[in-house]
Amino acid sequence: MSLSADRAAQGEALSRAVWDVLAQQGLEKLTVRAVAAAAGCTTGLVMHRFPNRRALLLHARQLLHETTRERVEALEAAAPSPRAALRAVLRQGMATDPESTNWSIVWLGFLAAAVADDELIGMHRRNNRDWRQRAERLVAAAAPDWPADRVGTVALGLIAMTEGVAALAAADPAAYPADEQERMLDAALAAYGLG
Amino acid sequence: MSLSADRAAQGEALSRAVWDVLAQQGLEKLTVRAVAAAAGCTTGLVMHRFPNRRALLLHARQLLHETTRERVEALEAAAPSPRAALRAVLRQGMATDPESTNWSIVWLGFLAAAVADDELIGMHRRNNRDWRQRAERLVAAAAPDWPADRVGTVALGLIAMTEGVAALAAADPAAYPADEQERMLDAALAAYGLG
DNA sequence: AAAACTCCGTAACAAGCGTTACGGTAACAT
DNA sequence: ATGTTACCGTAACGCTTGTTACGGAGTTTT
Repeated sequence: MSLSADRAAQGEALSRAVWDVLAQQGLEKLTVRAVAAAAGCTTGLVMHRFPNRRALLLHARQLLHETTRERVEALEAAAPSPRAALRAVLRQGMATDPESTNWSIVWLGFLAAAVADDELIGMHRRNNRDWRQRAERLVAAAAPDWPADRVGTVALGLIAMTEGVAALAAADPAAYPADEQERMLDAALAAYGLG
Repeated sequence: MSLSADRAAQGEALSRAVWDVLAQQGLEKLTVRAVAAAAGCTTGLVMHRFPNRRALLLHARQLLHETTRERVEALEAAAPSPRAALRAVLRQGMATDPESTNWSIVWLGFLAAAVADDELIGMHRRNNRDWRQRAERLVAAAAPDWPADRVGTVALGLIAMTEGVAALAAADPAAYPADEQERMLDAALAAYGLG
């Protein structure tokens, strides 16, 4: 069992190396050798842990989803009110510091890689539909008297906005500082009547 | 002169081939040979037209910017009112049909490629700052009595939202049909007081 | 203690990449 | 008609890629 636990830990370390390469060198340089170098091992270990490069990418993609989901659920559980939960969850989806900016770049890299990979795009769609449902649930809790279509429309506007500003800020952090993103979010919540 | 015109036309055709490959095969398969095949020529022509692969990508990226700018300016000029202009310009940035969905995928591909390329990311930033300024100008015209910070915050929310929904819809067109995107846009404009 | 087994680094392989060099063809000039 | 030049397809080069095969070191089993 310590064997399989170590195996799983190595898989996680390699997935983190995938994220690092994706964030710092981009999708085009995301090679098995670059991942091995970032993980501090050789390509031999990588290929003994995963049957091929695609399996490594799929694992890293799945782990990215699970990691963000845990973080989001912790934020949601710790929030004092439905509206605070909504704001906290939306806020973490933006790129407001170097770490979350890295997450956005990695997310964009996987999205670009998914264009040519059916399995990757399938994972992306499943994860994103979960994400959207969560947003709708949070909006519904924050505005209990809204009809369903209003909830859906506003939730879509909010997740699109945060996803979009994360992409914008990831590509140009200097032009989109954290406080501007937060003002944008608060202004939108206030405009929708969720402030 | 017909010589240089033909040369420019070939450059455009090759850039369009770059867009096609990027939209249909993704960034990882964006090779010189794939572009040549999509353009119906050989790699020899490509390399005689551009000094190297990067120059081809940079040209395609620049042409993408100019093309969208012309389309946006035509929409803006044809709009009957500032608010109609704002809505029309924002609307074209979403992915509401196969063509605009393709544009979004191509845009995402270039963004992912820019992570590792200083010149590409420089172009992206310049173009995106132009885009943001246009949005601020349109918002200011649609709400003449707003203070500057309100204009900036709302314009940021709007471009982030359209950019984000374009990415979401590009990756999962079935989940984000055109009418949902339009309702989202109209609800946001109404919430901001720009309906 | 020897044998068997697991694990992983090393080195090689074929395939595909960007790029270069060559050669022929067509248009123009003389 | 002949020489010249521009153009581009063909074929090759060196390099990097994903993947495979081998071999040795450490651990467990008998």
